[in-house]
Amino acid sequence: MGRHRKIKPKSFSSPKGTHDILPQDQKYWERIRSVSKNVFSYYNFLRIDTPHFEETGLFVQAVGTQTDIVEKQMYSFQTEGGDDLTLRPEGTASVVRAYLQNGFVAEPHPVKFYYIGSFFRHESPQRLRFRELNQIGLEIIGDENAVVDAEIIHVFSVFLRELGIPEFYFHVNSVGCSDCRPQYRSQLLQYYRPKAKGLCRDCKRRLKQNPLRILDCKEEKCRIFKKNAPQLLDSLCEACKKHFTSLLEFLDEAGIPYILNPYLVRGLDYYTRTVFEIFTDSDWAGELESEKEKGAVLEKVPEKIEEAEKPIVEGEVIAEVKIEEKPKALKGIALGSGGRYDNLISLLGGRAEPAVGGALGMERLVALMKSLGLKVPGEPKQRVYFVQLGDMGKKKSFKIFEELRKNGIAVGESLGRDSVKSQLKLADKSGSDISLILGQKEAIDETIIIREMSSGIQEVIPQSKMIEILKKKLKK
RNA sequence: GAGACAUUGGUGUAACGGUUAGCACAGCAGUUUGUGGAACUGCUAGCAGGGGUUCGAUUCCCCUAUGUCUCCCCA
Repeated sequence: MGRHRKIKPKSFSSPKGTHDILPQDQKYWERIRSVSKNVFSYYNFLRIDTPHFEETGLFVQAVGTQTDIVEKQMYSFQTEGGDDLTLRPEGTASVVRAYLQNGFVAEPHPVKFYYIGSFFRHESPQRLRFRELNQIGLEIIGDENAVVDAEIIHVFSVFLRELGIPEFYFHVNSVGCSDCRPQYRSQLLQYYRPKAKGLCRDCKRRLKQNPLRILDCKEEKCRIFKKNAPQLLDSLCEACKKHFTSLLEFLDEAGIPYILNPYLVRGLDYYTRTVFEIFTDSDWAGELESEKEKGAVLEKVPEKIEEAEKPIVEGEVIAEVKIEEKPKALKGIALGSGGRYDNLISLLGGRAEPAVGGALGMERLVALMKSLGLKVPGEPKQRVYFVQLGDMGKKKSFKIFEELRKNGIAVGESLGRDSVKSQLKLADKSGSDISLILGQKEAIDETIIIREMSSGIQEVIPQSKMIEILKKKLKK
């Protein structure tokens, strides 16, 4: 008995706010990618991938210095050469940068992009809030017409339905443009300043920094004032009002259910006019119930969206999905958001061009799909298992694999094992219908044993006939 | 950045100021040597990390880390 104590090396776990996407979840991610690719490219969005880091200045200039993202959520670092870089916290700035840098200005407009990738924000993690998050986004650059705002919303809506999400709600609002928003801001300040004492602590701070956010406050004492507060929509300039009305008309016409939420404001500075968010739940934070009564909200009650019928691709097997998370936990969660950013392109050194875009959070989509118990196509089920025995068996196995692979027959194996017993056990566990057994004797005779797992019946067949017989048996 | 709660083998859990820290599942091996699904047996593996209080801490206290929930903000 040694008295040496094992020295345990430090063990690691993924950094705070990051997570692994495990093999059993890959099918959901794969599904999201393939559906998005289908839908987005059908609507002529072009896939673009931008670097995971950019010059820090890009985000500062685009997102705005006053925003939380820039103030405290960016992963910034300096290279040895002295460049200031930042892991991208969002997608739009990069896409616009790429648009300007690569001469898309000369392409027929509008230019439409989509992207899928991970983004980084240094925030305190909670459920479905990560420091590295995956988003899937759309951008349309170079069109001012509200129809493209509606297009973004429509395409997201098609995508979500295609994914099989039965219920989701678009909240829409307009935050005006650089002409009318400052006016509204000062109106709001005028209204709230005398009431500052009655506001909660956070709102007193908001009054100075971001008065629009006061409307978002859930504190009862702040909500009382909201009733008589000036409405953003009332103070829109004619052009913005017209633009917004136009958007709503397009949405109506397209039959896209939406909720006009006059208190929806967005965190990023670059948004103008249209802003929207997508929720899984209609009465988000209970916000709209009271508003409906006073008639401030025009609500479109979404028709029950039929669960999209998924055409099953031939040969694909729909994997069973266990419901692992409780659906109730996903109430009122934001799946995505977006808006118009008419000033951003000139802000980043291009000529003034209108644009609109939006993004969906993939982690949230996956969680939602799981909570709904949606079935997604998984890997084709393994139906054949290869059991080898002895040196001869092992040596001949690659040749057999290749023959099977060329004929499109997926096969399971555990080449490292010696005992037939444990290999058959694994064959059983993998749910294979048929086992192929190759031992010393068979290797010499150029035969192989084919065993039906359910009955246990097996026969010795010549290897030359293996494929033919296998195919026949697999048809059953 | 602020607050609340949590953390026991790979997973799910039990117990307790003094125990060989229990159980189940999974994993591995075996139950006569070339045959699975059952059963049985054995093995592997844990008190998140660091301080303190104590004769003694997995248990009590503090700090840290991570997770969950509020706030903030956001996908």
